[in-house]
Amino acid sequence: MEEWYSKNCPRCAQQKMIIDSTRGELFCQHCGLVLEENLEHSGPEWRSYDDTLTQSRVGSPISLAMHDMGLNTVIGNSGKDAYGKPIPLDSRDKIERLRMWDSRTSVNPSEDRNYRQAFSELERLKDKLALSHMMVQETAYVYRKAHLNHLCRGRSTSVILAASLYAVCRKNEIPHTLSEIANLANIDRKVLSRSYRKLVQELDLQLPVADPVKSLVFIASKVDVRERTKRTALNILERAKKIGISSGKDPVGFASAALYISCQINGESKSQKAIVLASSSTTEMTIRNRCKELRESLELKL
DNA sequence: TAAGATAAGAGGGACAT
DNA sequence: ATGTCAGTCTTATCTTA
Repeated sequence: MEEWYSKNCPRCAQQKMIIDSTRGELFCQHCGLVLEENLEHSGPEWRSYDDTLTQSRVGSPISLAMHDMGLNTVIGNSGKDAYGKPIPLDSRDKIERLRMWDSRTSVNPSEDRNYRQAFSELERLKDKLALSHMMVQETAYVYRKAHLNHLCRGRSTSVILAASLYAVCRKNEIPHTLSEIANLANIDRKVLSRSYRKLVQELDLQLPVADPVKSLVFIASKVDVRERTKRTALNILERAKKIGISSGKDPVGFASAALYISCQINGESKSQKAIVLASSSTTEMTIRNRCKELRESLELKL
């Protein structure tokens, strides 16, 4: 998921720039500077692992995000046979009929119509959330799994798809929130949340615990603060983690509070509201509560 | 106008029944 | 399976600097 990038970091001059293709970011592993965001994948999207066929690009890649995984065959209508000779007239209408029936029957109506709908929705979300190819594939995989486990019964396609997407985000530690995805998919947050839990339960998904540091990086990149402020906030989170006051609470809230305090310490005037907006999920109230806890337990001034 | 305080309500997890 | 409980988050409203 991460590749070395032979370039020195413009800030710390260390050769530690890394492309994180899941998140689409180019960043420095040493100092955390993010150089570019929403990168397009620069390498080939798929590879041949067969030695004899290296570099060959035969056919399109198999994609889980296509209703038939991109494995369809089509009876052409060129009117020529395999040797390029014209097909005699009396065979032509026979082939015409074959073609019609082939295209009608090659999709299993109920299942594939469902996949079609789900994956066109996925394409839409991909654009809105700037998802990488990897993420789309994984989401499609989870969705198929959910479908095979009969989790779609009684739930709408877009809900299951959004739940799959959220699960994949969690798995890759990309801090998109439940509400964010619910908004983009035009779904009620409650419904999405329920379906998501069901999905995790039924499919036995192993998901890492959400890390406030990831959220912090995400929020900080939207709020536009100095590097120094980011680092102070990181430091606050580290210390909070050590004391162990972060369990059972919203990690986004913690990250927001750390950033807010850090802004005050470093003399940057960012309102709670601005940070709430950037985080796109917490509220001012939660920030205040976390701030209070952080200040008390870490004995921070201000 | 931003920040703090208070109160009410909702959703979800843990636990017992 | 269902109900209760403590703790958390959210929303609304009011006060303060």
